[in-house]
Amino acid sequence: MNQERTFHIPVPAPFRFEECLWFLDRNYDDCMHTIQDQTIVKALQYEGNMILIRISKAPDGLDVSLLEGHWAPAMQQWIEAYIHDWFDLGRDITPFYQLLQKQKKLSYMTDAFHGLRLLGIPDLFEALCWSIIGQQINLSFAYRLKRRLTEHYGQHMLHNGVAYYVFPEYATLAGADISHLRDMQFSQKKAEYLQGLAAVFDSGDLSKASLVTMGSFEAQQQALTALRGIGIWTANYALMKSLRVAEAIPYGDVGLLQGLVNHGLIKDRKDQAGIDRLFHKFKDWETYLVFYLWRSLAVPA
DNA sequence: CTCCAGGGCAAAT
DNA sequence: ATTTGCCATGGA
Repeated sequence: MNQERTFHIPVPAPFRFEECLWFLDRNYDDCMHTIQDQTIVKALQYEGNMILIRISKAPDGLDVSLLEGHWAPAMQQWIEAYIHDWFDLGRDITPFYQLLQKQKKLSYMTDAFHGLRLLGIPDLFEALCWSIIGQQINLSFAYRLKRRLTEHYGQHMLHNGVAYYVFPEYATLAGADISHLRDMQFSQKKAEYLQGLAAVFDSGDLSKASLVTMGSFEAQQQALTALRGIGIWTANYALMKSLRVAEAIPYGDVGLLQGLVNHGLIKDRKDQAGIDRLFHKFKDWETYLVFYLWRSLAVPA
């Protein structure tokens, strides 16, 4: 083992480590990170090599330690950029809180969920795969499917005898056997969607960079929904989590609808006009509202 | 047993 | 143009 390196990342207020930790540790068996003693342990790929980091709460920010992997001069900056993206640290969310304060039924959130950041999925391929996996099935089963996929096709590194994985690369999944995915209990359709998506990434026809270049939300959404297995919900979920497009509302999301009904914000799940009216008031902060409504589902009614 | 989960697609009205 | 059946599994 190499010498452990630690560095500090400052965070902008409002930020609360425990609220972010809630999202990352919701009783689901997520194989993309582990929570140990109120710290986050996650494997990453830096220039093709596996590294393992630990993120913990520190005064005025976060402390990040390199647990495994060879330290490189530019690595700290790279990790810092990754965490900035993941935790959405480059954003001033006080305008969102001002909008929440204007809504009688939502104003409690600025205290109750104070400092919660929209936790993202920086890698677009992973975000899309995850949103396809999560279609229509309960989350615990979805996490189980993701774990099987990752533990078979993803790279890992050992730390104290425990394996830590990164999500499979598209080049690997492009060559995956449909029948093998079926054995992992993916439906025939989802197996085809995942492999097809991996092939599109592998061909170079789609990348996060190319999508960013498109600029307009409509063009990005159109490019994604043109692919098999990606509808409005999946496209917007990925744009929300990876490209952080504020207006990429995952329409039809059952959790979102439940949150809206719970707060008495819409008459019923088909009240599209009510949904549009509410989100219009949260211009530029639509997906933050979605995320906070998801957060509210974990609070006993 | 039935219903439905962080939907999407294709076939049938 | 809009609705319906289907997928896969498991928890409620």
